[in-house]
Amino acid sequence: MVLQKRLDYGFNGYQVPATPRATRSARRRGSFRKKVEDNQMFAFDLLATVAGKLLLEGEKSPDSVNTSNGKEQCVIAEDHVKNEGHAEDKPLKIEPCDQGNSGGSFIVSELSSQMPSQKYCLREFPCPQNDACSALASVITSDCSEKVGCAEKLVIGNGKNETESFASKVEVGSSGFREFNDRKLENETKRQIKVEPIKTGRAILNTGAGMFGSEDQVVWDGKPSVLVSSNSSAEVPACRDNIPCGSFPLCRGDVKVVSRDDDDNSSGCTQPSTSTKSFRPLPRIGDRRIRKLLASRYWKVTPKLKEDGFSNVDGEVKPIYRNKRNCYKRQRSQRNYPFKKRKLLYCSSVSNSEGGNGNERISDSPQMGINGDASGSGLKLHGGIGTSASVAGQHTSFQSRDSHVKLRIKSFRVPELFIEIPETATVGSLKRTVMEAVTAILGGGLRVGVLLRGKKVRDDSKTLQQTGISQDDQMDALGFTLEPNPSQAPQALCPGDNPFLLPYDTPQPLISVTDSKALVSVPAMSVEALAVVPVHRKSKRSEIVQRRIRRPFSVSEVEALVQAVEKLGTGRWRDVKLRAFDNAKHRTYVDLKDKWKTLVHTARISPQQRRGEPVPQELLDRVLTAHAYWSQQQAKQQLKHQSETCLLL
DNA sequence: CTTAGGG
DNA sequence: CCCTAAG
Repeated sequence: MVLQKRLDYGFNGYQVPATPRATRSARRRGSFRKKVEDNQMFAFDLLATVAGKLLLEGEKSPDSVNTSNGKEQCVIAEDHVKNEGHAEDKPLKIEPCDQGNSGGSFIVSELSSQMPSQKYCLREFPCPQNDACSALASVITSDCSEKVGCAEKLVIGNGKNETESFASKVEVGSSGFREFNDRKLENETKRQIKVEPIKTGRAILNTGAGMFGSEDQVVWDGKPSVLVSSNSSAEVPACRDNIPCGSFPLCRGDVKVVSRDDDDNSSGCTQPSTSTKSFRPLPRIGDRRIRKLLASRYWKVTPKLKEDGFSNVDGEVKPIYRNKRNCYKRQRSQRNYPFKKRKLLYCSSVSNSEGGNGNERISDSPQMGINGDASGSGLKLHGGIGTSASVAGQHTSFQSRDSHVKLRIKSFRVPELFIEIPETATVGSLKRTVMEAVTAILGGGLRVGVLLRGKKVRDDSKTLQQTGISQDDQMDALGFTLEPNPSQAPQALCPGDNPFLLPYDTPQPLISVTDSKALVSVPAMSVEALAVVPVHRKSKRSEIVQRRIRRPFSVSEVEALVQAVEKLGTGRWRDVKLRAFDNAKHRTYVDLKDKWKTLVHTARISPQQRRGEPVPQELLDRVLTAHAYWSQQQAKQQLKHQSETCLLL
């Protein structure tokens, strides 16, 4: 059941078993049905739906810090075995934890050709499947501002060890995953006060507003770094729960891949043993990424706004920085990443293997309708696609309801993972790192592709009906793929000179689990094909970045901005940032500048034309006033400059 | 990295 | 918000 691919750096890849989930909350699907019930279900919707589901899954964190019941849990097994040299040819896999009969654990284990795989059972995931909110709340332990926290942690397994563990169904999530707003997340986020940063050597406790975290020191023995990469892909469990989509804010944002010895110990910061290591900057591609990650991992939530003016505009988390400069640098680097990747990614999509074999097969599943009621798990596409009843005849007892297409995605393969970790890192941290990498990539950097008879269905506007996806003879040929999201291409994605580079678009074959319930056999090619993936791919797509989520400025933020600009002027955004938004790490000076720009614009248009949360007229007036004033100042300055220049000449 | 602007 | 050109 584990696919072991040959990786450039030794790891063979990760396979994540399907994760059956309870379907209790299915009845509250709410918004999820909205999209799929449209008779004109577009292929696009299907894609989005699937993607949305994946993202939703990504919000449940295995190593969440706070659980709904208030208990802290550490998810990934702790084993401080060091120097095991696992960077060499040791496949990693993620699988359901055998002992996990309580539903919620899985194992990350290392495989060695010689040694029996060592398995480490992860402790139960603290996220009750039926408690979306609490699950979410417990997830966000870092970088709330970017809302990546959740995204970077995905519950990969929820393994109730049932026979159908690997044949889970897909309950498609809302296609409009972008709609899951941050509002909720935001709220939840603010309650997270768990992640305590550790400074090299000593723990720093944060308490309440005004307290800052330490620098983003990582806790590894910072010796040589080992770049680990799963060149090809990992399989992701099929999504399958019925959690109401609406209750899951979507986590978007940059993907972060980082490993930290103690960050899984909810109380880790107070553990000296884990805080004695220091982080050494990593050289390679993942470097910035990791730094970014690190930086973001230690945001601390401050319950209330700071008193001193603007420095805590949004009362958000603040890391301890050795100095502001550094802080800023990190921020910058974060921002830089995305666009670079995008550029690259652009090239990557040039060639797509059209002839790919449906790696990811979908099939109607006998179990689909098992639950009988509307809450039954399984993907339900209420799309008026007539023929589902007999879809894939080979499959039995398919219960079709009018014209709905029922699909079951057995699993997905995650494209590729890059992990960079010091040699001296512990196995435990390696595991966590892998876990985070997996969750991160699932959290946002992927898009879903649809294959029909091995061919990509590119036209998102076509309906399932039009594309023939709904026809039973086609069901068999339907497949899904996870591909790097074009809008967030990884760095150096485009070698540009390698005609043989496999397109990331290339469908990644589904890993066939030997589950008896597998309705569709997986093409045997997958493993081999993956192994052939050109090495170039490897170093090129470790990080997938997501466009930052939109975060409207609150009135208080606007006020802070206005006040700062009134004082500093319109040309010193960095200072403005430092002055008024130093603690709002998600607000870059560019953001502030942009906001000011829009504020000025807003102030000039009629109130009727304004959108979003209304900004008090008083503030807008101040905006205009300040803008006028500083514009004038600027003009004066220029004149002055010019005259001086003239004088010199 | 910052600014300044266009997109 | 993103992306860039400039400085």
